[in-house]
Amino acid sequence: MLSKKTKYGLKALAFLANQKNNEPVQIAEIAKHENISQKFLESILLSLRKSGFLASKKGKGGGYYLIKSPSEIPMTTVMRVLEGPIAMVPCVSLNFYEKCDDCPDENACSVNKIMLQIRDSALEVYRNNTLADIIS
Amino acid sequence: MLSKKTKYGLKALAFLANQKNNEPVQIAEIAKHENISQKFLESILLSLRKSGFLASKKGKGGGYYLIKSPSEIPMTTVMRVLEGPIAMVPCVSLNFYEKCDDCPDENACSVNKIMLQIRDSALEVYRNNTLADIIS
DNA sequence: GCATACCCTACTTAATTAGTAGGGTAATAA
DNA sequence: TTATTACCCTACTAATTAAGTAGGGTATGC
Repeated sequence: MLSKKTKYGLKALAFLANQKNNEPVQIAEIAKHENISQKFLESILLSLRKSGFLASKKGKGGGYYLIKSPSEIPMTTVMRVLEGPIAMVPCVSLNFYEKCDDCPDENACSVNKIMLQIRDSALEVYRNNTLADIIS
Repeated sequence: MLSKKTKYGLKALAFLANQKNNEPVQIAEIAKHENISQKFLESILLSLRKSGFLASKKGKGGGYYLIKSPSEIPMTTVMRVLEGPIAMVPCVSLNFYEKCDDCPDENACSVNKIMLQIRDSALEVYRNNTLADIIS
């Protein structure tokens, strides 16, 4: 299951991408428009800012805004930041690889075999999509 | 993340598929060979039996065995039984569809748009694989 | 200098996962 | 028939994660 964090993060990014002239939008406005708990969204936006997708402006008239063009924001990166590994098991993860402690031989492992295909198919989708591709 | 339940279930199915003459295998033997907690595996095998993949034989010389040929066991079905929905959000699920309560219009939803692609790509992989394809 | 709006830490609640414990019951071989 | 094997079932629990709350701190700009 996709976490709410990822879901809300994607919606917020899409909402920001749809702004005219990329003007700062207040957390409260995004939260209201997308039906998200404001405080929860706050923490999500914070982590997106730290990951370099967006920046914030304090004080009156402030808010969050994208610092890249939507077409330069690949879904692969967004998903890794919000959701974590794309692979469903650590032993097939490219960026978060870990050996299974219960599995003596990855090459003989049936779970490994199918999950490798699943990872590749998901990666292909994410690589073919940027933020620009998923906004309405 | 793939749950341990699914991981162990897949491993057990693969182990059974590798048996000569499809002879019954005791829970204890599978558990030992695949490094799984025996009691936990017991509950997993039970649910696989109820789903019609395998049957059991009681008494001495008993155990679990497949009741279909591995090539007739599609990964799509196995995954749905063990892991549940293949889709990452209910609003793009074929078998477990549910409307998002926070989302007024699915067609305009960016999360829906990308997750639909992810579901389709995963489905294609699962549909192209049976248990026979993932055993070593 | 004050209101605005982001920033940050810590805590809490609920749900799910992964397992444990312990006994019950059916089938088989001797 | 009887002992043994091995599956069957319910209930409980510990650990983890997700999702959200609370409450104040701090920088900015008018």
